[in-house]
Amino acid sequence: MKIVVAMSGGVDSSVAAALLAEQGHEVIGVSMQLYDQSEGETRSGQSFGTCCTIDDLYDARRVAAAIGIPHYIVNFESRFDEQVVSNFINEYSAGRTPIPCAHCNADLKFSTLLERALGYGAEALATGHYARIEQQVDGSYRLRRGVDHSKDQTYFLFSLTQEQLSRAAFPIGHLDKPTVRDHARRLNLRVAEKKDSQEICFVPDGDYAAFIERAAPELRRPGSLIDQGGEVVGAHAGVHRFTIGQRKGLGLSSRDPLYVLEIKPATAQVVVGPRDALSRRTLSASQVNWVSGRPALDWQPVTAQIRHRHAPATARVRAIDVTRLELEFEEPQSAVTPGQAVVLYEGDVVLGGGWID
RNA sequence: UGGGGCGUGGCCAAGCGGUAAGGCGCGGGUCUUUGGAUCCCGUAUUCGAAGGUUCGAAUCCUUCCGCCCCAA
Repeated sequence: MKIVVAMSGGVDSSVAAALLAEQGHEVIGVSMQLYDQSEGETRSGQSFGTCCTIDDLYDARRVAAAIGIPHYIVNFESRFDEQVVSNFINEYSAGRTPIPCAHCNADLKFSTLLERALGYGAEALATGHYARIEQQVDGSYRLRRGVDHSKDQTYFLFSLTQEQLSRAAFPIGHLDKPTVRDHARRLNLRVAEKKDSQEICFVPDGDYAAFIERAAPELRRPGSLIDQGGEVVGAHAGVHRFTIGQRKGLGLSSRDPLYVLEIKPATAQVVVGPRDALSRRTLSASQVNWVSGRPALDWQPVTAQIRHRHAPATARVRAIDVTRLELEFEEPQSAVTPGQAVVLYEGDVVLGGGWID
């Protein structure tokens, strides 16, 4: 079939494209240009970001050429800015901690890019995610963790709907990372040894606070660090520099390490305290997506993750209404963070998830 | 200037004659398609200053400097 592959220039999506081509599909490689490259070019030789830098687009192009498929670059700069970057900044300014990757998947790849792919006459959009889609006997789709649990990326895909899943494909979801690299070597792909990507792709040097301050100078609002009793114990340069559970960067010394417990954007206060004060047994989430389309039963047992790479914790959920849920962990979890996602699983099947309030 | 206490790395703090623990912070690394955490490594040739005693002192003595508390 005719299928579009989102190529980031990394190993995973390159192998995804190559495997589909090998299987005889009519494959079209597409790369998204997400932000202005000029800034990156000036930083001589420094390779930053995980995808979509000039170098990555070039890698994608070369890989496409090597496996003999057409390759297009789509300019999604403004779209990316509206859907991902602005959300990123708004969340931080509200004292929350965003997940740009999840928004990028939901609001860009599997929306705008998917539409574009269909426009090309393709039946589906494939990506290099470590995740699996399975069609059930009744025709519905299930989203499952990638076989390689250590690389599983379903946490970032919890908001996919039946409609989106019906048009998505994850060609490497049934492989583990070493095998993917083996394929890359076998196919002589130039990116075979390219290192795994991480960090926020649009933040050049990993200094996301500086990025935010550049984009929104007004967020540079000094404030106080206070303890649980309300006593001022220090000062900070802006609430966007903090996230719940953060330890480094407080600049405070005490007998035991201090962690960020709460962020109060209205008063620019950041509450700090001991690690054990981070434990929470319950949470609620909004903008919930139930992959199957059907909300959980009342207090349905699940395992839940409150961050990528968080060991799934057993819990019970119940839908409060169509878009919200509440959840209770069997054991208290540390640093439940507003803005992060809670993703619910039954085994390795994604039931759904939402954004933590 | 009567009495008492104290000055050890950015902060806190062991050590009390044998050649500078530890914690916090900070820096680096690991991990990771978010942020954060965890884990690992690093972080005082020097102990307020100057002399002296000693084979040897941050540890003993002297003086000076600077803090703090009580009494006035």
